[in-house]
Amino acid sequence: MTRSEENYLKSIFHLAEDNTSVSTNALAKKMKIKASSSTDMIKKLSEKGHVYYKKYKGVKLTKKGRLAATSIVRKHRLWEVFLVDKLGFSWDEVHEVAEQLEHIKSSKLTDELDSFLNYPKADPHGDPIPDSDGNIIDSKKQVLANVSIHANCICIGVNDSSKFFLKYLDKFKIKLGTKITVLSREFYDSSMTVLINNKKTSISKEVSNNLYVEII
Amino acid sequence: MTRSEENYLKSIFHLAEDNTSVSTNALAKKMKIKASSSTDMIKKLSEKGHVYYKKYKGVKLTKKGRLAATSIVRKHRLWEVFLVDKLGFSWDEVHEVAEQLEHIKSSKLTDELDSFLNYPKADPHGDPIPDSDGNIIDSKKQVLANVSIHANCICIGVNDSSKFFLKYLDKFKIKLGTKITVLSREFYDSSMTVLINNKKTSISKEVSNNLYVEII
DNA sequence: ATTAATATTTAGACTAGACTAAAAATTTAT
DNA sequence: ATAAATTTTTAGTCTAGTCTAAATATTAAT
Repeated sequence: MTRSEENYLKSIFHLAEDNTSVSTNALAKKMKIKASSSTDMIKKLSEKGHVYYKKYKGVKLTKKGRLAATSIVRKHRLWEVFLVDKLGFSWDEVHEVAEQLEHIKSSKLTDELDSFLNYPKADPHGDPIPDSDGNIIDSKKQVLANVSIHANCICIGVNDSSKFFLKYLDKFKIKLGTKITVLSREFYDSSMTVLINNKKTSISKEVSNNLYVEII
Repeated sequence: MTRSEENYLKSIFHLAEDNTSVSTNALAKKMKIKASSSTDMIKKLSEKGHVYYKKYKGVKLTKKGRLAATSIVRKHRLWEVFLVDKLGFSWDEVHEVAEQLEHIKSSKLTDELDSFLNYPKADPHGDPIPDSDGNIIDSKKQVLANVSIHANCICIGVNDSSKFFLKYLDKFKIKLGTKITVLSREFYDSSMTVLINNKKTSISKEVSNNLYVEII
């Protein structure tokens, strides 16, 4: 698959994650090319079995095409996490670089990166990271420990409802609906520095593993 | 610069690191293309000021071309270190992936990666990593602390010649000429596990920073 | 110093992926 | 229900980077 083909599949996917039909024109607009160019490529992708295509009726991803698309998205979002968590990029600097990195072909690389990053569930913008089978679990609800640096989230539940844990939360004024901004994470002990009620607080692994949040 | 142009510059560089003249044919052979193709591209690179070219007389990198080439090589080798040290690739698996990663365009990425990897001096094969100005210090001699995982090296000197340090070396039967294989490195305290005289030994940061070795 | 062998360049062709302009189909508006 | 507006497709062109085949230079061998 060429880089261009990959970009088409990715764009089709983003225009219709629900797998509805995408028009030639919408695709061209999204990709900033002319409609005639997208018609050409759509034909090619159709012949290769990546999309269903009926003249004048728009285009849809096949199973094969969707898997290819989610693979690109998976790589894009994993690299974004890498750039932010490991290299200190800010969330607004990562897109352009991730657009390049998403085309690197090596499933070993992708899987090892996933593991190295500790299987993140979402990228720094809160968008869910597809698994290697193309499944996307936008669970919304996730454990604070898995949230990427710089993400804003809201406390929506706990995993441990023991008296001890809830007392701890009380003491730090964390309750349902409390906004939490993740500032940084320590490699050594997986503790995090977070912003709660405009105060910097350090949170241990034990705590962040038991706090459910939703990214906003 | 296109990916293809980058590959030409890289190949010219590898064929003549000493910046002697490279023939059209040698270049074509190295890149597994036809000589006519390399002639074409050489002309293009010449017009862009990346190479000096005289018909029938071969090609040489200009200052600009050499900087472009070393930048690719720098990225290639940094990514190799990343793959081996951080993602657990073995040294023979990295080349193909690094061939792709070397074309990612972002100087911030390259420099942050360099920092993240702790400014390695050589890639997992022992080849030196150019700095961002294109300087290549193949010092051969380097501190054990900077050696990549899986590298084989030979002790060639010390940085600290205090009685205490030399006694330590004695105790662990490390002397000039002793072969050392780096097995792993701990993130936490920068200690290393190495193979010395076929025995696994743990070596602290203090020690590895004061031991000069040569990669073999 | 000619000729033979080899290396290099030129000329012309092909493909991928873009484009423009025009034709055809579909959708919208009266 | 027909005309007008819009969308989509087709046909033909362009560039980058490759190729083959033929022409030209250079180098090596007698």
